[in-house]
Amino acid sequence: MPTIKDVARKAGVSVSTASYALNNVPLVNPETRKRVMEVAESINYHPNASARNLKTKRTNNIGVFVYGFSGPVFSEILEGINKVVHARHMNILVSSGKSSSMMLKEKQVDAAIIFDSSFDKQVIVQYAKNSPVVVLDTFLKGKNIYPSVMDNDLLVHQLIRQMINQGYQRFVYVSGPQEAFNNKERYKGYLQALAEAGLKSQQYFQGDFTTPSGYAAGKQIISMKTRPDFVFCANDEMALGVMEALREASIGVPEAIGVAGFDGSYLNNPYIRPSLTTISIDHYAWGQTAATFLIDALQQSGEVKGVLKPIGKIMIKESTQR
Amino acid sequence: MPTIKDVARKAGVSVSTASYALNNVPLVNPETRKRVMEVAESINYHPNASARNLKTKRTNNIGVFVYGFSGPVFSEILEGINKVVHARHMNILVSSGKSSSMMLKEKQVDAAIIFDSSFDKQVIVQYAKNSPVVVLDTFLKGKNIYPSVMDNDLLVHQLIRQMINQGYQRFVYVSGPQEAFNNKERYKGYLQALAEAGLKSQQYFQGDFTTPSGYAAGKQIISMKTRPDFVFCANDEMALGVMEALREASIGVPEAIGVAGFDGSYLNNPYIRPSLTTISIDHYAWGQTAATFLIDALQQSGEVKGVLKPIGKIMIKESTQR
DNA sequence: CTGAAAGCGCTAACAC
DNA sequence: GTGTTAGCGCTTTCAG
Repeated sequence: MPTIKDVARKAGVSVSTASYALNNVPLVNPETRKRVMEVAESINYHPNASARNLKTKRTNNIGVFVYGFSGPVFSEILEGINKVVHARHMNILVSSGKSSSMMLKEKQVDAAIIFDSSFDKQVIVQYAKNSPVVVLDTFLKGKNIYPSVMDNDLLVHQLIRQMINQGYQRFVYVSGPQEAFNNKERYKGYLQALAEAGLKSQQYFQGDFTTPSGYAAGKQIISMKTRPDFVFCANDEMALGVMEALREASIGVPEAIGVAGFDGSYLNNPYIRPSLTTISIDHYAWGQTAATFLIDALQQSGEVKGVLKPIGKIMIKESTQR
Repeated sequence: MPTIKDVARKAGVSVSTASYALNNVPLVNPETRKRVMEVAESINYHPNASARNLKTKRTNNIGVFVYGFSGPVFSEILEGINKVVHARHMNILVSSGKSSSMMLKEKQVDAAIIFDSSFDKQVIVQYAKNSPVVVLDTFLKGKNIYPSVMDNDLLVHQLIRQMINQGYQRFVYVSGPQEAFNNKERYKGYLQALAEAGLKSQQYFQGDFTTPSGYAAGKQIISMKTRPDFVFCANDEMALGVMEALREASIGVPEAIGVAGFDGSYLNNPYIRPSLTTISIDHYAWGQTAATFLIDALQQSGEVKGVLKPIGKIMIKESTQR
């Protein structure tokens, strides 16, 4: 691997001049620069990132740490982040699991977006002492920490109230992972809306945000002595599972039971029938907002303006037509 | 940020001893090590990755470079890779777009898995002079380059032949991006199977592997003067779009038209009706295989055994019952 | 405009 | 077992 020394030698200049030329520092003579560039090109020179990062104390990398790589929500957010990060001439670096903590601690990234409620809070707080962090869908306080949280409870609250007004009365909840922040908030909104109407939740089914877990919940719902007339699912994937279980049992949706989800993942997917009532989040925009905010924070390294909250919109579809 | 010097000073030892202790080099006195570790812990010391990488010329990072972050195929492969990489105590680092090339050139990763047929081949070949690279679903020759390609053409060939035997006669093809390697191979297999049976492809519809593009193709198919009785789609997502378009026009699948896809992405998703005939690839296993192979190559830095080809399996489902 | 040289934080000979 | 030290490849003062 050629180093900057090789470039300097072959171009007949010192390393510092080579460095200036390579980095487009204006004070170098255009002819010299040209020569250096040509040599670099010819020997296929590329700066060593580790050396540069060590010296400059910056990596130009934005870390994105996620819980897993599956699901439409994750994909859309990531695409949004990716777009902005590239436009700002930085690199995106996605990781998952415990490598993520390592990368933060060892400073492989200049700033981070964390979308993983299981991520060690201590590590985040520590890292954020020196670098900005945007935390998606988790509340966390601290210097340089910017949580971006949607109104989970409020949105669910509104949806449920609307459903009550439509005449639904016997509600059950299909839950995401118990610890998940957004799941807890959604459950809270659900319970509160019912309470305000003098209703009680008939049952709580434990799921994990996947379609199969929704399907399993659906099976249980079918076997209930008194079936509910409305199933609220903490996300859309589980709602699909529930609907499938009901279909197999020939229980009509929405005639017999209304079903709703959260996220809006399938709004554009016409093959979902009946179309699913949901709370739609523009995840792509969310990713863009988060990344823009983060990079602004990094570059101004001071106060950042703008609100970071993703907007949710209730979308009433066929699955709750009553 | 504390450095190893700080640790050494506070522990009353030299930096080399501190380094040995922190890296579990056996020849250091257990008591000394303990003291060093405690100091490190107490001041929240973490080694600087850039410095370590610069010195050791290794990063412990496996790069995974993808075309985009969307879709089930991508997710599953990534989960498979992630599992193996973690088990082998390395870090996974996913990136997309032109950052990817940069990361390769600047040596931010020790080895790479590339799943992006638009990736600059030159860059790969250059990088692979010193580090192993596994290329998914693209043929590429060169030192240290290990392509992992499924039998796209053969599998499609078999499926189409089977469909011909079932009595289908008027075939159309819904294509992925024209340049995509796997798409081209699949088309080749499709054409050949038809040719061998003395049949001709009635039409070729340009798509891009997304459901909406399949839907658009479906609309066109409906308006054909002589409709096909079989639609082969280069992947499952497009097949869903086609089926939806047909459903909206009340054209029965499989009664009037058979539909098949590729990937097996929806085999476990019961809400797809009719269930889709497809060529199933175990992407999770594929990711695992690729990662295992790559890390072996990296560590033995020599010959690596084992076959790297993902296995495909034809799955006849409801969408082609004739 | 260009060069000499210090030093980022770490590892690994080598010497004791 | 532990300490001294060179040096990884680069940027950036500081001199000239």
